[in-house]
Amino acid sequence: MKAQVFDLLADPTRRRILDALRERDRSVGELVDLLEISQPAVSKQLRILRDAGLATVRIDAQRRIYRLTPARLLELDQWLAPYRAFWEDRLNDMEKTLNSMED
Amino acid sequence: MKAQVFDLLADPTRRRILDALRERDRSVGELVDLLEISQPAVSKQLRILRDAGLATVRIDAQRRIYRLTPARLLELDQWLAPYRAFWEDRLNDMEKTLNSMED
DNA sequence: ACTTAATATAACTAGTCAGGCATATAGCTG
DNA sequence: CAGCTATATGCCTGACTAGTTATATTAAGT
Repeated sequence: MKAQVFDLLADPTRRRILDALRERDRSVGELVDLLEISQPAVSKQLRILRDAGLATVRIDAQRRIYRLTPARLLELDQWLAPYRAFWEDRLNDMEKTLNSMED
Repeated sequence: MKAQVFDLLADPTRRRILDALRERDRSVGELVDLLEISQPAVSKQLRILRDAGLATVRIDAQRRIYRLTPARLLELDQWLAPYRAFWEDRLNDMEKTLNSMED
């Protein structure tokens, strides 16, 4: 049901959808025009994003308007944090090495 | 050859390997003990990480010691940046709404 | 109610991929 | 070099998944 955020982002189509929704809310039809795949394929990915909590729908006549809900992307940010620390340490080490070489 | 960073992170085994390498450099054997899968399976994932530029090997007798090279994780960080902007806007909007409700 | 528009679901299929086992390769030790 | 240790590669299989077509559903307009 609630997939890992990593799995969600692994698919390029889903990433394109997220990118599009970041700009503004979009109907399914708009997304179909944008991506070049069938309408059912788009609806399927939208369902996955919805189930995962990355998007919400609102109804506008026959249209369904999708909106990005980025909360779960915080998980990515959190996962990344210790790696960020890691690579900053690496840079500091290199700096130190350079400085000691100057002596 | 050089896979998308998203695809690399989609696999839980690879994430566990990265986590382990973040702590310290590790031989293949250590990783095999840690994860509970066969040695060939571990070697396979290590090859993928190596090819993707997320790890490097150095030789120590028969052992191969793997080290994390986190540079490519910056790609994630960069991908995430506009979404970060997006969700911060969202939070600001909510704040404004709350403030106006106080009036 | 009947028709058209917009979207969702179902069933199927082709491609991908992680893991298992067997085997090859590389490096040490006696 | 024989035998042992550590790792890599090849081949196979089962599981998963994104897309396709066909069909169902939902909502509007006439």
